[in-house]
Order: sequence, then structure tokens, then C-alpha cells
Amino acid sequence: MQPPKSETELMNRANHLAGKTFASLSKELGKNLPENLQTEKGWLGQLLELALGATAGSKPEPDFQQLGIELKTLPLNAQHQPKESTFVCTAKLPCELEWQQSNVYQKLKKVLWIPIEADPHISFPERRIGAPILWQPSSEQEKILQQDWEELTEMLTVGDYQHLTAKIGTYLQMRPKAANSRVLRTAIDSNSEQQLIVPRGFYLRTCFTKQILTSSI
Amino acid sequence: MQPPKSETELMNRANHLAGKTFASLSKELGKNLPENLQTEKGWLGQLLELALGATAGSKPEPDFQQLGIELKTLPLNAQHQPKESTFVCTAKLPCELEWQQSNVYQKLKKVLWIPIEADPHISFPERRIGAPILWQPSSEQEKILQQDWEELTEMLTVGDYQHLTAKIGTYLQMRPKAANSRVLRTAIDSNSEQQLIVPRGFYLRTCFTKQILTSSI
DNA sequence: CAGGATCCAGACGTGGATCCGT
DNA sequence: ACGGATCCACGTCTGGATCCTG
Repeated sequence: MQPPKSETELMNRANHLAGKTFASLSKELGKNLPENLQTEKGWLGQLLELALGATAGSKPEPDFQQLGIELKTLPLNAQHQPKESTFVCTAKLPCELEWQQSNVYQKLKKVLWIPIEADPHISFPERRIGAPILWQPSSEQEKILQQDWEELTEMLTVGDYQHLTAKIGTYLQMRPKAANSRVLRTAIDSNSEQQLIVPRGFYLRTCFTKQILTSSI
Repeated sequence: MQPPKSETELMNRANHLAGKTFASLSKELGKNLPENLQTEKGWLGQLLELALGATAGSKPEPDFQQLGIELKTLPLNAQHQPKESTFVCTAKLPCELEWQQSNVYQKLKKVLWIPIEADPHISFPERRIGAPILWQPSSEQEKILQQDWEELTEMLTVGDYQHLTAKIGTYLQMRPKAANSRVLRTAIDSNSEQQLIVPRGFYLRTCFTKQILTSSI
């Protein structure tokens, strides 16, 4: 699948996915569904990349680079409300950028959300894909995201890792992002001291993605 | 196999390998010989690491770290003379070190050479392992290695990649070191200009390893 | 119920080296 | 003969995310 040439083409493709089951889409694309997704957590996200023509690969770029649009799945519980926080990107050290140059802003300035059923009572093959939501942060939302990012980035820069827990931030938080808790990385704090810390990533809290889903209805 | 605790223990192990065929050693270690080594060029080197208890993995350290000894195979032709140049290490950019702190010196200050038969007329399973040579550069050899390294490093630092060919250097040379010639890396020259260059590595010329073999007899 | 922990795929880098055309 | 090109293994890193226990 070639990358979409326009926002319209991308949205046409996304609208055609709405209502399909995971089994149906994977069959169309010639992929085998995994038995369970406990061990292949990102599988559906990668299937949707393929279905929509996202340029695959682990690059620090939007999924649809020419359009400046990021693709994100939005897992829903039995009440069709967002079920989980959403990973945004890894936190780089050092980070002496302004908000508008940050990886977080670049990822979130325009997002195509694809809701997907994630109620454990529905079998994996039978779960359905929802109607896409093309979203940009409102000025209110961006203001709070920026505040959160600046607070978290300040703590990162200073090297105050002990107090840098997932409890900080209104919409945006930092949490571990690694294979497991034994993975450590060297970081340098403002006193030029080296510390070994667990790599961290930025995540959107569930309360925020609930807001996005609600306002799109 | 645990790492050897002393130079004596390492040499005992290496002496016990002398005379064995590749087939014999791989059987002892429970490994299957590859059909051909055109596609698994480093296979025997890794078998010897296993046989001698080298700490596996791609680290910028000597193979036997506690002993400060590097392990190298020395492929011999039908005349039992070194057949190929020997890879030492990759060239880092930037490199503003002194010789004694350089990766090249750290690798070459003490080397355990294991000669191996590499005459294409001998079938791979029947090729034999030779008697080990524990080597340190003589002051004459080190002087020339240092001169070569300084000349090559100077060209790297200045960014004179066009003239940085494999023709430079008496004992030590630089050659491409990558999966293929399409692999490029960003380098920065002394004018702070960015260039895309093929990653390079340091190699010992065959004439030099011939000298090592000859003087060990 | 959410903060901390974890899982897979694929790209990439490094160390093990030898291949091969001119 | 040798300078430039290439090949495999494997550990690490990143991007895709969800799991799971107090």
C-alpha cells in the first residue's frame, strides 16, 4: 500500500476500515491473526499502519510524513470509552528544546485516531474497528499539554528522576518505556553527575483521550 | 565455558585446540558446521570465542577483558602464510585521542593469534586449527603502527575522506566496514560541514601478520 | 485503576571476518 | 594482490502498544 497523497485519500481509506473486524482486515491483507495479543501488544497498530499505507519503520517522524499526521489506535472498553493511556514518544536526554520543536508536539499536532474494541469479553478476531477521528488539539488542550511538557522536561533537565513519577501532569505523564525494569540508561543531571535510570516515555492519560472521543461525537 | 582466570589457563586451552579439525571442535561444542563459510564469514571466529571462554557480545573491549588479551584468527593459505588482512576495529568519529588511548592500541597491545587453515582446496570440516601465538608488538612495530594510526586519524579528523583510501599506511590501513556500500553515515569535517561517508574500519595488512607469524617460529 | 512493568517486530550498529573483480 | 564490497550473529534501540498487581 502506497502512502496516501492527501488528507482526503487517507480519510477515505480510514472510513472504509470502519466496522470491519480484526479477522476480516487481517484476511484482506494476507496476515495471520496472533492467538492472543498479550504477547503481541502492538500487532493491531502495525496492521493498521499497513492498511493505511503508513511508512513503516521506527523513525522519529509522523506516520504520514508528507501530511504531518500521526496514527494512533484508541482501545475502547465495554462501555466504548478509552481503556488505556496512550504512548506518545520516548523521552530524549538532553532536551533543551521549545515546546513547538519537541517530539511530543510534533507527534500530537495532528492525529488520526482509530478506535478499536478492546473489551476482553470479545474474542480477538471478532473485535471491530471504529470510525476514524482526525484531531488537532484545541488551544485550551494545547496550553495544558505544553504546561505538562514543560514541567516534566524541566525535571528531566535538572535530573530530578526520583520525583519524576507518573503522577505528574494533567494530560501528559511520564512512565517507564523499556523491555523491562532491568533496562537502564546513563543520564546526566544538572550537576553533571551520571545516574542510571529506567528509560521513560511520554503518555497521554486516559482522561484526555476520553475528552477527545467525547468531543468528536 | 567460563572465562580463563589467567594467561596460563588461556594458553592451556588454546594449546589443546591445536591440531583439531573444524569438524572435531564444532562437534565437541555441539555446534553444526555451516555448509559454506562464504555466507557465514565470522563463524569460526565465534566458535573459537566459545571454545576459549571469551565473553561474547559486541563490546569495545578485549575478548578476555581481565587479561587484556584480544583473540584473532589468522587464516592461512596453502603455503601456510597469512592470506588476508585482519580487521581490528571500527573507526569512530570524532577521535581526538592519543595513540595509547585509541581503540586500535587497546586491541593490539596483546593478541592471541590462532592460525587456521583457509586453503580453499581443503574442505571446511577438514581444515585444522594451528598452534596459538601470544603476541605483543615490538617497539619497532608499535612505532610504525602509531605513525600509521596518527596519519589516518589526522585525515579522519580533518575530514579528508576523498583521499582516505586503503592505500595509506604501512602496517595499518582503513577500509570500508559495513553491510554494503549503500550504508552511509553522517560525518562532520573540520569546517563543520556534514558529509555522508561509508563507515570505515582499521585493518592490519597481510604483510604485517606475515611478519608476526614468521617471527613466532 | 492507574503507575510501574512488560512484550513483539523490525531497524540498526558492532564484532566476527572473507569475498571478489580489476 | 589487494582495495573496495560484502555476509551473519546478536545485542540494542525504537515504535507499536497492553499487562497486571497492590
